[in-house]
Amino acid sequence: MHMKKEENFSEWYNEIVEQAGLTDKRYPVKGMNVWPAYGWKVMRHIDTFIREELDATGHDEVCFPLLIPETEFKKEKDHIKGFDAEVYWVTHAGLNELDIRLLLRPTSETAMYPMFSLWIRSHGDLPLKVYQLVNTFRYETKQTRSFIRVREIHFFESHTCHESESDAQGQIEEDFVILENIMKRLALPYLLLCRTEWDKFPGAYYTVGIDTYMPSGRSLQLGSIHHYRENFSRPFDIKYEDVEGNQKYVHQTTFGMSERLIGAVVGVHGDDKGLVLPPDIAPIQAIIVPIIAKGNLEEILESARHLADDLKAAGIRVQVDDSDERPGAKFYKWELKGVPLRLELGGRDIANEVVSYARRDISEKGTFSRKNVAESVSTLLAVISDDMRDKARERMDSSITTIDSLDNIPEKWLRFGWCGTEECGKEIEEAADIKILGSPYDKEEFDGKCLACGKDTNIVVYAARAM
RNA sequence: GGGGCCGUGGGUUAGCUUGGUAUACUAGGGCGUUCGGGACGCCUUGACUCCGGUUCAAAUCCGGGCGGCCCCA
Repeated sequence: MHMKKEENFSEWYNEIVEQAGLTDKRYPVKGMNVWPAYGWKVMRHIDTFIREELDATGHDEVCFPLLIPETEFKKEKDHIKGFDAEVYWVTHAGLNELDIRLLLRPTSETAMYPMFSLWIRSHGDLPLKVYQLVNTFRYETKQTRSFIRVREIHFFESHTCHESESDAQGQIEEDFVILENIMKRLALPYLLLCRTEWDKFPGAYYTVGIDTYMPSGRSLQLGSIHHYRENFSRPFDIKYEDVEGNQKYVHQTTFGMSERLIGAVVGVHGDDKGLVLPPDIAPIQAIIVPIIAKGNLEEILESARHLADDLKAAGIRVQVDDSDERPGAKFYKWELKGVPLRLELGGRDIANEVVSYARRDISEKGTFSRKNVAESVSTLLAVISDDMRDKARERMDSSITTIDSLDNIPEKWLRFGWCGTEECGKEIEEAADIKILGSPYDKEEFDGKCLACGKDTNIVVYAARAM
């Protein structure tokens, strides 16, 4: 590692994601990167947690086609307006030009909803709760960046249909619980902010943004949760017959997140030595480095393998680094790759019946008794996860600065009063070169003045420069 | 959306102004000695972003494409 995170976050980020083996940016299409094995393993752990949480809350996994006909895409007019500029079109098939053009899904509403219309007949079919983990495509015009702004997106999206607005509202509350469980494993702090009218999802009734704090002082949106009301069910004709025999439109919600979660993990937890992975998503949770001295190679390697077996039996993802490098070189390598815990095993350790360890998140070293090492490792991995979460949370909280004037705006997350008009909102965004992320979903008591017009208001919003 | 900078082995780079055999470090492969914080010796593989133009001759000059980076809106 050459770059320092504090000095130049942007270059540090670009270097680390490639050096650590999370991505390979050399693929010859802009914004479409290769997932090498290490990065893909991290993503798959995240996907696994998403599946666990959604399955446990009664969602069914489905998989819809990648291509959407232009005719379906055009049914909801705000939706098209929002995505028109960034869709990829399929205009030809073989040697023929297509009568009806097809597009690569930028998100799957317009792929799923014609089918929902066929699937849903009565209140007995509701709620319908499905999700899929697929790639979506958006032609980003801004500068692309691994995991954070890509053109082929590794995407999770859940879609639900309900009898009433309040049932849909209940789904959104459930989404928050799901989100919290996933974020806990990633040790990521976040805020739930209701997006402004001009920033909500195209076609949504309202949008809750999930934002985290990046060390550069900027905000990163990790996902969003939308309430659609009947905005899509009307154009897509998704109706059900209620108990009285009336035909009614369903109320819908969606919840989506992407590989930006990895971008956030890198940015939030990483340091000048490289990645720091939360234990739950680390492909290797503990790396064993054998310390060989002249003549004892076989003996040391044997104990290292025994140690690995004991840990594996306890469900810990562990690997022995028996490559032909010096121990120091191995230490640097696994620190770069973010392995949460290093275990060293040498002649001294074996003689004392201990295993030496070093934590990745803080520079703490110590020893475990060899006898109940699996238990000690499990416990410590849990402690590391908690400590990482607490540290990240404190950093985000301490960055949030409440301001009451447009003068001397700090490079932080800002909190201030806003009268609620688009006019004032945009004036503030322009004057301060920030983006209003929205007002907290869980209302905060506030009594202040609008930063632009000075009128009394109890609306408080958060704002930052977006990544 | 507007402007600027840059593409040389896998990575980082010298050479480009003034056209003529492409430099170093690192990584990779082999053998040996090593191993509690980036080891060493010997041998070895590997590159001028692409297309077109100018020229006896292009990494170098000109035009365009593709790709990367930065700044402003």
